[in-house]
Amino acid sequence: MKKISRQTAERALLYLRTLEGLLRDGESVVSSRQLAAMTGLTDVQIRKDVSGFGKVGRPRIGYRILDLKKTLEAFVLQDEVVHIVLFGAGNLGAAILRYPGFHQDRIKLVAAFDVDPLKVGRKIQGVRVYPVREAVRMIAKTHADVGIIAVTAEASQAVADVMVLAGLRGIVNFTPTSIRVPRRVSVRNIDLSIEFLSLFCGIR
Amino acid sequence: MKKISRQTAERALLYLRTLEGLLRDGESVVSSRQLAAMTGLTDVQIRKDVSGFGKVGRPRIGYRILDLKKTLEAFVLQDEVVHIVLFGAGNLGAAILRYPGFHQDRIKLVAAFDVDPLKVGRKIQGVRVYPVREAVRMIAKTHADVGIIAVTAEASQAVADVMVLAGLRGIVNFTPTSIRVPRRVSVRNIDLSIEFLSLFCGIR
DNA sequence: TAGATTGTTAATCGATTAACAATC
DNA sequence: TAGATTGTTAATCGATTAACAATC
Repeated sequence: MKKISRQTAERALLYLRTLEGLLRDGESVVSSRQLAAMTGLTDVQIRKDVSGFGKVGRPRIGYRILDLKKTLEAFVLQDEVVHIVLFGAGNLGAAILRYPGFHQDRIKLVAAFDVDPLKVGRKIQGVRVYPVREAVRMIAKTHADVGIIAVTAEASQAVADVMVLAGLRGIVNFTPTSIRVPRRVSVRNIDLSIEFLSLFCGIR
Repeated sequence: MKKISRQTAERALLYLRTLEGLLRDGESVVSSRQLAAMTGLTDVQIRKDVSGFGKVGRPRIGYRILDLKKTLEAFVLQDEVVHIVLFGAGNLGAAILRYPGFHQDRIKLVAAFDVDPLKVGRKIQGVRVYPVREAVRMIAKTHADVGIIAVTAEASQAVADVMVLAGLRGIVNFTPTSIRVPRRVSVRNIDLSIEFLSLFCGIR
């Protein structure tokens, strides 16, 4: 199967999001032209991307939304269900748990962890908060693949170490710090202030 | 002044973050090699980026951290102070207000807005929450440049319209929706679930 | 001086765009 | 059929990497 660059993956996910909106509006077919207008990309870019995933469109008609959605999902998530755990049930953690995009069939938030005894035992969006010391056991039990770090910057490395110990394959780090992990673990760093400030390279 | 790509801007901000950490540790000089190890990039990439901002390094010695920091800040933020307003004081909004990176000298969060009467009047991280109907007036009064959308997906377009009306030049949209604004307004869309899922293109 | 490090110019690589053929 | 739309191949563009010269 063809390798897919992060740029392409991000666009594929944007297409998916847009397709879901169209389905909610009762649409069943869409052209690359329409998709381009809705995403702010070009129709050529969309056809190029989509053709990389398989021949799914019909000349003269466009793409059947359900078909395209299925093709994209298969490619991006390889038809697997991803089990996620969250470290840190503060504001950021709660925002992540409540974020609409995290409530899809293919993504399952199975547990959250926090050091604050006041938070332990609570449920946020149906996800229970456990003490951090139960993390390794719970990760094994739930067969989680990926973990999210949404704790304070100071605690990020310690949490990362726990995640590695528990055998997670991927980490998404929302703290503005660089964490060190073995090569076999994929890391995606998301620094909100960097994402934010990068707006300014386009502002003037 | 040279144009700067978003990739370069994001790396520059990563360098800044790393330099600030080094300063806290009491360091005063750093080489591209060390910076590379800490950021996970290559030394060549760093020298290439930095040389685009000006001749600031010393062969054989490296970069004086304070000099490099000043040069980067000048380039990324053009020595201006940015005034920001936030729409939506829920979990995500609160997380943004509390995010360490948003408390730098060059970024000033001047006001937050929410429709919830329970949130109006409160202060989060020293920033007062106002009712949305006061947004246009407050934005004019505070000379805000940029706004953050951290409301529900359903309300995003309405909030964007208010922001455009108030004359903001830039919008950072944290909702998983595409907003429509006039060409003159810069928009940066940050969909946390897309950022998150894009990890999977690297995971296997 | 010798050696280490920056800075720059050229080469490579990859992603986007353009042109056009295929197809319903 | 004619026209619209997809899909592919080639051209362009930009970003990264490599090679090396400059410098303290």
